Amino acid sequence: MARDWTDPECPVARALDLVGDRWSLLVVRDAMDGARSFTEFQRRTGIARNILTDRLRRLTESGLLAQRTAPSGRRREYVLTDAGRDLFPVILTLRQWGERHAFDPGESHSTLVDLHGVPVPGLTPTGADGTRLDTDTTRVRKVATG
Amino acid sequence: MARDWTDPECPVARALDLVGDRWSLLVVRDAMDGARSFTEFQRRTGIARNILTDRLRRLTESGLLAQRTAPSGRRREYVLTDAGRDLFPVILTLRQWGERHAFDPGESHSTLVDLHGVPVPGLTPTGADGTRLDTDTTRVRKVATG
DNA sequence: CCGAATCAGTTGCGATTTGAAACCATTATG
DNA sequence: CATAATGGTTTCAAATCGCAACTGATTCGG
Repeated sequence: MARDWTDPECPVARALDLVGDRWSLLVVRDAMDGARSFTEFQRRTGIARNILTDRLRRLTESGLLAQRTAPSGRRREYVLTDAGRDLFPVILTLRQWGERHAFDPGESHSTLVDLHGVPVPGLTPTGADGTRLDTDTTRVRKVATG
Repeated sequence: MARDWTDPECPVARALDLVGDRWSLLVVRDAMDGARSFTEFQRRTGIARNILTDRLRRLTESGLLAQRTAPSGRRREYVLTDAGRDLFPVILTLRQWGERHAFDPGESHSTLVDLHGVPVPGLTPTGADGTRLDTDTTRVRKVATG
């Protein structure tokens, strides 16, 4: 179907072409938190039903979700694919940024914890030699133009 | 100004309310890569000019960008704030996901490298005890309802 | 100093997307 | 069997987007 990428050689731009809208990543968030059915996604996100239909279809076409028959019965359900589950670090870093910069001190928010209930520590970019990386210590190497 | 959050207690949702659209994170990406001026952002992203105006204003109002007078002369320029620079891990994980899942094998893409030209290694979520974390080994703890 | 180019937007307008609500066919449930 | 819940689709108005033209400064070349 020859997708029409915004910026074909930038992985960030391609990722955003697939999930860079207001709702897609919230759907993925809820899928990670156990949502499986149309109604459950709708209830959790509050998204309009026609838009939800569209997003579920798109995410399925892009290979982030798959539809399979539920184990119990005849209903169908949406489950994350490996590619969808691979968005975990993206959701996690968004969460961490949100906690730090989108809440006033004192405001409470939900927290991501491991199976023992211990809050998940922050994710810090580090280089091969263990040094911390940021905007000032990295740069984008453009692909060679054929 | 009493923002009207999609899902007030979820940091992921708040983050997406601020940068969860097709263009904002591309603007941040280019700011991280050295873009400062309106025209430069427009040239790199290909975004429509009126939309760019809106995004720059929004990002500035949200405290991710700041406008300051350029060191050389009288023009004004946009620079990332600390909050904006803190999106680095988000952009990085998006880039990594894109590299893995939005390119066919053999397709070439730009790469993030450190100052020695060495590609930045992948970012892996780990718990306090060093174990790898993913969707199955974490869960969201909702905030206590008043 | 003058004209041309560049910069940083703004305006107008048609096309697309979104959101709210109503509707509908198909399972479940009491 | 009646009723409710599920998983959508349809309709329609409102908001957003994208393109292109226009404006008003600033800067550059000669």
